[in-house]
Amino acid sequence: MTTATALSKYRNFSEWFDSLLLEAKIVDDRFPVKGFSVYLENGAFILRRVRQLLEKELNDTGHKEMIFPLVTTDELFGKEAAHIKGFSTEVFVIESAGGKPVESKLIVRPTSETIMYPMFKLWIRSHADLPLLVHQSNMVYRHETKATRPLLRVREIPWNEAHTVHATAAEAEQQVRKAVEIYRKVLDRLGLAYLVLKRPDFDKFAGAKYSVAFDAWNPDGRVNQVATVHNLGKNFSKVFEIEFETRDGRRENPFQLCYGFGYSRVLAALISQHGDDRGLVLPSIVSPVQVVVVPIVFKGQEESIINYCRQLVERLKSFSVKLDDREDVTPGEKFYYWEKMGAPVRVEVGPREMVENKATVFRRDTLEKTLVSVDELETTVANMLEAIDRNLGEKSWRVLRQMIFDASTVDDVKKAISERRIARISWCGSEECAIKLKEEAGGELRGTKFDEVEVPYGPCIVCGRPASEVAYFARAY
RNA sequence: GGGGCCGUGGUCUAGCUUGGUCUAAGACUCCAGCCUGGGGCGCUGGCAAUCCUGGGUUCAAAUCCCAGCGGCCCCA
Repeated sequence: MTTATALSKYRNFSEWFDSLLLEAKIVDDRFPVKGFSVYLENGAFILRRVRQLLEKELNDTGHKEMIFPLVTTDELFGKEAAHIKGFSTEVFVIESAGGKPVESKLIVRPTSETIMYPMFKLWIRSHADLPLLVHQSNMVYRHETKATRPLLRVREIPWNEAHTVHATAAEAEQQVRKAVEIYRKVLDRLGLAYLVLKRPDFDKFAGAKYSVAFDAWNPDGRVNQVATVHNLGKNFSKVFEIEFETRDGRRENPFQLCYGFGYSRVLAALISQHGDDRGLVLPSIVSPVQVVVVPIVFKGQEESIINYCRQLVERLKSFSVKLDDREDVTPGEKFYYWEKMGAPVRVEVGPREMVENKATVFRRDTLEKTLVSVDELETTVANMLEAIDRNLGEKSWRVLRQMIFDASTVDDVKKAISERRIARISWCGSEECAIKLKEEAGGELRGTKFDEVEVPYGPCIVCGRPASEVAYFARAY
């Protein structure tokens, strides 16, 4: 049988990823509806931890958590022209109920602008009601026409969407920076590496003025869009007739933002960026088990070893610790098992450690073992968890930097894409060149760095005219 | 959107070209037990498949044909 641990994440990403999902109890994709999958215990656990991290940041920065309905109406959905155009091909529609056609069709949310904004219209009356910051974690539904992939391209999408309303354009602009900072903080805490890119104008969110996106790297060279921030300007407030009274008594449409953070794609990034050929490698903050204690028992002294382990577990109770005292499984098999599950730290204890009052500590990311005395155990583990988290982040950013290839010609880009890398190019900014490049090299123009100014190092690599920007080009999920 | 490949116990695969010997084979997993125990050990026995679904061809279909559903790959 081909197990994830027999596959290489860089050479066989798809197979490695898919088999690990099931073996490490992340998701079971065998549910018979395309694009809908079951989140198993570890997947659900990690999703919840990621969600907690994000929601804390949102709540701490003044966002109010609310719960909005799953459906909207045809009429509301159709209000913003670009928005409906962008989503109409992939919405689920409820057309019957109780065996009869419904009197008016219901649109299942592909995102909640058209559900929230009619309410914003009711809630907002004066400048004193602004800014309004709302968020909710939910599932949204998009009938993907492309091939679905577990976690990465699904039709039922677990995410958090935040929506904000502001009195001035400047304040809205400020909020874009704040949202980027919030997402950055959460992704950094998870040790993930990503590019923050301003999407080209032809690839912005349906109904936005402009869009900023977080593209995380993937071992197969594709980028994984884990989060987006959209500045909507007044596009939606005008059509949803959201108005507020200014201090001097005028009535104006406010400025709006929406931003989303994809939990399942972040989970995918955690698995694929940190994982190795033995299985998951999890940052301590999302790991269901942070420390696993494996007793190495010999016939006749089972009880004393297990008792010794229980003492160690007691010392480690400030962590999420698990004693694997299964009797019919050999220690070696337990080692492989917990490595696959991504437990950051393992404590091995047999007669050798017991007589010396020590314990062997193993760290998942570097596979190193250290022998420590019981007194130092708790501190050692605490330091090790910290070191692992730091190392995962550093490693991940190193990979991303190596993945980026400075391309000076279209052939360079072609080469980069075929080598599963991300190309960095000088670009004139025109859509024609982006399309031409896509046709010739096979990836997509993902955008330009949002948070730093990069100076083109030559003319546009496609048309040869002066370049105004440095853009990133890659295949995408 | 276009093209190609595929669907056999929980998993992976053989069988399909040339229909009958398939009452569907093997490995892994799982269950019962024994043995073992510092990296997946071994042994004995057992459970488990309307051969994706529906229709067609035929004396006879896992095998051939059509449609649907599901999955994978390449191109746009």
